[in-house]
Amino acid sequence: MDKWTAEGDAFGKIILEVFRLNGRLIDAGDGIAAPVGQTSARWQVLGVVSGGPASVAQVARAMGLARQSVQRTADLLAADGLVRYADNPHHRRAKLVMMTPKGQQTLDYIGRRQVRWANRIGGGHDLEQLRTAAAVLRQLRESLEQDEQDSGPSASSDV
Amino acid sequence: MDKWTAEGDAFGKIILEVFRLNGRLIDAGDGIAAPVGQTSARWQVLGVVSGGPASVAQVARAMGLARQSVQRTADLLAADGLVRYADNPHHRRAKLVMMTPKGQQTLDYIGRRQVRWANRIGGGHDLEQLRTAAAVLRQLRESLEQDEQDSGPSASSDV
DNA sequence: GTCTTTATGGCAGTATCCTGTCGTATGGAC
DNA sequence: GTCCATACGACAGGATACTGCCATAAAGAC
Repeated sequence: MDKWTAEGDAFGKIILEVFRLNGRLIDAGDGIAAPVGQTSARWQVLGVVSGGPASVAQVARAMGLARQSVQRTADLLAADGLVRYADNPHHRRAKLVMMTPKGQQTLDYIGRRQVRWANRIGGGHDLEQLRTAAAVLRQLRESLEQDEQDSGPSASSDV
Repeated sequence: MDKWTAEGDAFGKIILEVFRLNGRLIDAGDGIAAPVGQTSARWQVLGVVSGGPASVAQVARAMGLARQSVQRTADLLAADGLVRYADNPHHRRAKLVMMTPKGQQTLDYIGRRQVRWANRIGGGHDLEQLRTAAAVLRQLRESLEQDEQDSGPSASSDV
């Protein structure tokens, strides 16, 4: 029959909103990071690295992106002196991306603006519903990652 | 103080998941549309146009994207014969993007795969929670769009 | 009618992310 | 030790999105 189930339909509505919301969040992040010459993409890399030195590949996995995307951003951040590459005692080629004092100051500035912004936006919504939404999104992502593995190399879900 | 409120913190968690989920949804959409040579971006344009002829600018607004992004995709779809540009009786320059039979067939095929996929993924989750999440995402997007307008041309939310 | 504002598309350039391919480093099997 | 699978970075190229700027069409003010 190929008809929509209630759950499938609700999921479809979430998909549309995720696409739209993703765009607006990037816009907002760009605005928050702009006064110190940063963007959403650079900010996100800084945020991961602020949790401790990590290789480019590790940062990429944490963000759910491809290595090359993060590599390019990290190189730009290094060129601006916000991060630096340090030798990795466990891997000769995979250098560690580390925050510099300048990078930490930049992230601190952005973080202060982010708190005020997130509190302002989040404040207009119901706490329990926000938490439910966060949990649902995480579960959906896990379902997608699992589904991708299942129908991976030898997919058989054709029409 | 600049401390996180509970709502702001929950919103922050949603942001991270929206970024990750957005990537996984594009991946999944590419997989669904790939057998007929399409991508998530082209599929989304086809979906809007299937609701009736529309100008490029109208499609862009419906998708929450910039005009140029949609223009490029629409040109590619037209080159492949999935849509065509028709004269707009109400506007000489703004031609209408219309589905072709080929485009409709392609969208139908993708739609059948989408239904099965969305039902499969959505089926593993609670209906009420899915609906709550969809509603929260929509409300958050509206808050962001409103906030953007408020602090628009003459923003004054600096540090 | 004329003027101004707004909307639209065209063109050019940029940012972000992806894939594919390669050479090299690491770590475990043997 | 040697071999092989895996992981990582480098390089090249492409897809998707954005912005800025311009010319023209449409719509409303007058």
